[in-house]
Amino acid sequence: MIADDIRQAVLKAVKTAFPEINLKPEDIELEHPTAQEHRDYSTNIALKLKTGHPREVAQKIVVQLQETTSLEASVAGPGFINFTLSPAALMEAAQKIEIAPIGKGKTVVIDYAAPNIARRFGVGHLRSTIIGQALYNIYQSLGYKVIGDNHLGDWGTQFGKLLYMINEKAKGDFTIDDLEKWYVEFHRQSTPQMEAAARFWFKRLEDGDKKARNLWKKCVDVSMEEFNRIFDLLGVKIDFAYGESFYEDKMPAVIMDAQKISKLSDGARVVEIPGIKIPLMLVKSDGATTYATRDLATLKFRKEQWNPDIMIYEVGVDQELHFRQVFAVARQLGYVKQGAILCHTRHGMYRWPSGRFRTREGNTPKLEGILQEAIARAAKLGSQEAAQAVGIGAIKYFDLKHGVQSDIVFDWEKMFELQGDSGPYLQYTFARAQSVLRKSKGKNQKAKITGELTNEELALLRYLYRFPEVVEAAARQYAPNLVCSYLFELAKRYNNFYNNCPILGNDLRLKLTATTADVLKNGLNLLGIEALERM
RNA sequence: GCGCCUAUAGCUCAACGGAUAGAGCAACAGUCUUCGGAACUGUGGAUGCGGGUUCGAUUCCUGCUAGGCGCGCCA
Repeated sequence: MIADDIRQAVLKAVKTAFPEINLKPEDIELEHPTAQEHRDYSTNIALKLKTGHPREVAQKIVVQLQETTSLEASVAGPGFINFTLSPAALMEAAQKIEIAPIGKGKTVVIDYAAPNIARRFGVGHLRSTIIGQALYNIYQSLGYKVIGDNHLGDWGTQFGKLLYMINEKAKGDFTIDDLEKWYVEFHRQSTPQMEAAARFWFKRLEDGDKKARNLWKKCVDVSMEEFNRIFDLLGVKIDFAYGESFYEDKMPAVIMDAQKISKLSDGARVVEIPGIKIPLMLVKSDGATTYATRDLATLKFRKEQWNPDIMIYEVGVDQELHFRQVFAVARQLGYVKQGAILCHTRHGMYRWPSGRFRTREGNTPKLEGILQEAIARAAKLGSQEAAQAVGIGAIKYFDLKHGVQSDIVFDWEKMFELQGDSGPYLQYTFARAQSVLRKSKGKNQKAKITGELTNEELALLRYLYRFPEVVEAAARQYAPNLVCSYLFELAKRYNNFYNNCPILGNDLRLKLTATTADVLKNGLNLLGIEALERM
């Protein structure tokens, strides 16, 4: 990659000009300056060295560079060294845009979606599902072996309450709405007798009582039906769905492992964690396990099964404390490979302009309705076949373009945005480029630069080759929104080019069109958004 | 009360400690005898308040104010 070459060259130049300074390649920061006139790459190394007047230091380095390389470098501002890439170099880079397989031989496990049985799929789970899938695609493109696991919330004491309510209320079949309603109702009317009965039901479930098991299974089935419908709409397929129930028989071992570091407190078994005031509870005073225990069992299982180098939990910020605790204890228990990374993405929550979503007040919008509405709106604008891809693309892009950690104000209109900084804008740009390419009758493009390039052509060339850098950064920072902003800027540059430069009959411009289309398609696919030939 | 996070333009969001803080929407003014107008160009407008570190701070530290999330027997 160009960046590596420049970095090496700068390193050599510094060593020659200042032999006394010991510099490592990673000390040299390279960035793309924001202002176009500062050109393609820039380094602040002369400002960092503190070995003299920055501009003079920079000047010495530049002289070295000019003597030993063909790089076009100049000193600017307080002491930046700016590099201008020649059109020929840019063209060459644009011909081989490849994502480097930096993840070869490494394994990533991504825990995402994870809806709760007996609860409808809310917008809250949208973030996890969509960001998780994007991270999945991004890591895979970098050569990592990626495993996705949908950690269903299908176990725990809440099932005691549900089974109690089902037993009281259900006449035959029931729906996920019934379950949600009954669960709320239970809490509203809850008496000590009911609590006791619920505990008893959960005990029956854990003991394998047939009736309890059957009812539980029915809850799972009813819920999965809705979840699968939504995953279908979203075009998301997750490799595994080892729900919490899968770890039921694996928890005693965890509690054994934790014997030495845990203690009894008010009848519950807890682990104290240095630096965190609240201990992690493994077993409640009534003997029931907690989801922390299941999360520990999960980490243990994943290590034995896949031995991942990176574990990503695409889970909301509301679980921050929980994961800090679980990660700390898991490392103590040796459930994490030495040197492996545990990442809780802590995505922000959707909320109303006026405040938070409150499930209990029933003011949380239902995801399925949102998806249907998005598709309907897209259909109004274009073809029916494209409507699903466009509508869903709008929703996904809207979610992904936000920084992962930022809260999102739920705005019905913005969510369905089809113009401006939106998924459909990118899809449109791709379809438009495809249309031109079709008209060119596949007459292929030799990428010969003859004469001066127009500003629009240059602007495109200056941007295309950066795609692999962006993908790497997105992976490193767990930030699909970087891919979004890159693609949006690329599409803007292309559309500007399109409006100002007639393409048909010009080989170079056709080549630029084909390359842009390629990058747009790859990028959209990373985001889980379909790139349509026509829309 | 304690812990974590956030505060950027009228609204919704960007910005590895760098150069003149970028977009989208909204508003206003324009472009198009051409390949898809879901397009393009232009104009106005912003770092909550006070200290500190730094050659340089939206970014790091600290105090305040406002909001979000969480705080052992839900997950």
